[in-house]
Amino acid sequence: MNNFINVILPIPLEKSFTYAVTPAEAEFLSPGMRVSVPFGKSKIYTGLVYDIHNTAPLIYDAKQIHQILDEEPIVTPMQLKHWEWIASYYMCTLGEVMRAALPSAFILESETIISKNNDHIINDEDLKDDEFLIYEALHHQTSLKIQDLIAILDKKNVLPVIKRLIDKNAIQIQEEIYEKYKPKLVRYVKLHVAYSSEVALQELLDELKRAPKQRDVVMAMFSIAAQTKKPVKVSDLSLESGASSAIIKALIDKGVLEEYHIQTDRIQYTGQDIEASKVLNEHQQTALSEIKQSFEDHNITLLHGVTSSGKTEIYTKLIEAQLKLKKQVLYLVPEIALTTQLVDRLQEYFGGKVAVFHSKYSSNERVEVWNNVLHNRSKAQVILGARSAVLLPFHDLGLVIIDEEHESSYKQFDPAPRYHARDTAIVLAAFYKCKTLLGSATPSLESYYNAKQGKYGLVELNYRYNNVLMPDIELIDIKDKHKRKRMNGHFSDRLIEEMTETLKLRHQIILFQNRRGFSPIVECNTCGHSPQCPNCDVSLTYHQYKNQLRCHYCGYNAAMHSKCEACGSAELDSKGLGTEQVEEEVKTLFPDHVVGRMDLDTTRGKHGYEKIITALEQGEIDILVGTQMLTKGLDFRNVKLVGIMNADNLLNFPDFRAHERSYQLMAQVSGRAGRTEERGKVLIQTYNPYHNILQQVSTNDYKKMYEEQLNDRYSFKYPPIYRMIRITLKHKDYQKVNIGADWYAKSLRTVFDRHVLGPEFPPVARIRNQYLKHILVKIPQQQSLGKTKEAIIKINNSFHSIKDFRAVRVILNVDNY
DNA sequence: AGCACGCCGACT
DNA sequence: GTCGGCGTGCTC
Repeated sequence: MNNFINVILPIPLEKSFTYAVTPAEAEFLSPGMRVSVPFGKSKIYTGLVYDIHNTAPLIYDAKQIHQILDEEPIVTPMQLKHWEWIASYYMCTLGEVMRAALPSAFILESETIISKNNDHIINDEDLKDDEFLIYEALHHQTSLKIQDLIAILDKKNVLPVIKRLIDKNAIQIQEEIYEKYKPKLVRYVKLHVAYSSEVALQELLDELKRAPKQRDVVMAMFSIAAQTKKPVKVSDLSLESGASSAIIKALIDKGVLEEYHIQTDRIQYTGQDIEASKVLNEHQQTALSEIKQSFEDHNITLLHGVTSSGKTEIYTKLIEAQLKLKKQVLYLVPEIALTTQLVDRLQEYFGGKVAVFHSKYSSNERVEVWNNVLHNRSKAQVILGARSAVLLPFHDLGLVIIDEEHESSYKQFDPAPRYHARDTAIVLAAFYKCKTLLGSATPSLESYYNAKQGKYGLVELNYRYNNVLMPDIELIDIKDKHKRKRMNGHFSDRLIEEMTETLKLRHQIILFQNRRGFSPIVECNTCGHSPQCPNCDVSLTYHQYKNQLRCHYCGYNAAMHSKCEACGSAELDSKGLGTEQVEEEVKTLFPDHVVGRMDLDTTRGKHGYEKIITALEQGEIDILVGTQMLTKGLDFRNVKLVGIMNADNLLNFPDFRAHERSYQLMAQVSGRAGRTEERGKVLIQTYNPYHNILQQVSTNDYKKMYEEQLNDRYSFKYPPIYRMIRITLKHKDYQKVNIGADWYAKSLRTVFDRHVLGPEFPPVARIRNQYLKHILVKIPQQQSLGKTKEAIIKINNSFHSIKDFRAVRVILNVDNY
């Protein structure tokens, strides 16, 4: 009988690929193992075994696999089931899910290796210049990579040259794959067995009398071994004895010391003893028992706890209970909340049992976390991670916690799978028959709605830790302040007053402005021209610190012009407000205080955030200016005043969730004020202080906001009442996108009629020279999601079978909110 | 998605 | 004349 396997390849293709295997291979393989397979003309890809069977494909000959890469599955059957759900719910391929789930070090690709063909003697005269250069290079080096050829010839397309050389029998090529994951090895040494007896050892020490340094090393080794009673690391030995690596090497060469390696993890917990978790206050205690009660008849419970109410402590108690049952816990937080603050806090309670997983980890580090979770090792019992942590190979999951449940960063937007980590985690929990706890001070409308409908349990926690009062929120009418000339730049007299007062009392201030750069628009006073991005349909933002104009969509940048490009006038004006400008104005207003800025521009790099956060914690910064990064669950003890520079640009955002988002953002930023005994103060500057959302923020009335917004969602048929799928068409040709979108929308309307919105250009209709157009499909509650998706897929297939539209890229985004 | 094959404009 | 641009089609 012939044996075949179906594999998932990390490419966006719907089909599954069948390869032939030997009976022995079929016996050895099981789903979830990796194999390398030839794909296309010459490439070798990494595929994941999906199933093993005996059905030969009908219309083609299956290729043989190249080799088996794993001894045991690295993906669990439960994960494959979860992947299938993701692929089907979010309308993408299993390959795309695989690409997102596996750390890149698991996905090997082949590299073309060029070597000389020694069976043939080639006359140099027979070769052209470029061919000769390569042939010549192969005399010095046995093999070359494509990258080397590009360097030698100094041009990009080297394939024709390779082809000609192969035709002349001068070279041969080979595809090689290599393991990307490199285990970290630590070098250890021990005394050679020959010196284990007292006598032999004494002889050795006598022998080394004339080599005092080496003798010192041997002595140091004994002292370390005696102290730690553990194997001796080379690095420790070198440190203890003060000997250079050359001296140690000499001893190894002599055979006195024996070296060996032990594989270790890159991320090590080196903390001290575990602390007992904190005793909960009465409110937290009540909430905890309510959560437990709610889990009795709800799989999912929403904890609505005001900012600074001590939700983390409650989570800690729940985690503790699961660890006692020897179950894993997944603890999801938004990417930016994953600071050392939270990690340290969890490690205080759970020590080495906490594994952290997020996008700033290197690929090698991720492989280690993956393996630790897969093998249910003790160091991966609590998995604290951002979005992609839901895709880890859990073993025996007992609880899922999703903190800051409302955060939009849980939704993946750009490459598929466009999954929402909260919803994906809820499904994962259902697979493991375990409970999910959602936590937020400002729940998303959809979660609160689900709770109100009885689908989720709901627990409220309305008291701040230590009974600190909710901050006092004051709205400042800057239209009125402008009229009465009470503004100093973008600062009202009230804000300056409060800032002065706060600084006098040596407290800290946070200023929030949701735009980075200096000013988002530069405009000529004479002709009205403003510089635009050449690749995108947006105005360029002025960044003062580099005197640059930059596009926030494609990264394009140019030097700031001193004169208007269009009319030559030197009167350029900047409009709009960015963090840089706020920072500059603060510096002029308060020259004696240290001002910090926290936005994308200042937090680049692995430890970007941490530096700024630490500086604020240690009181090195008095006033911190920043974008929404400031909102994410950071606990700043000494911040007493929060200023929101301009609430209107949040509220006027063209999106159906703009109001919900504004409420969440402002409530979260406000929550940063006054987290210890004293009551904090929040000042919100706005042109429209009577806006409902601002009123609700200032009175802390989440429920009123919820009811009002939900009403709007009813009237305008938006989530959570209706579901949505957004279809985006993308192409560099404006006409193609237009005609394609019209065709697409028309086809959709034949099925969904008035529930199709658009096509419509987004606010930024061109990004990186690609035109975009959106079509929105709204799905009423009683309409089947599955059937809707089937219909869309059908239309999508017809769309792509039209020649003119084939080049138009279509992006399907399920639950694009 | 890559990557090869295949047909038209600007340079050694 | 070639080099290299990207349109089109296929991958077990």
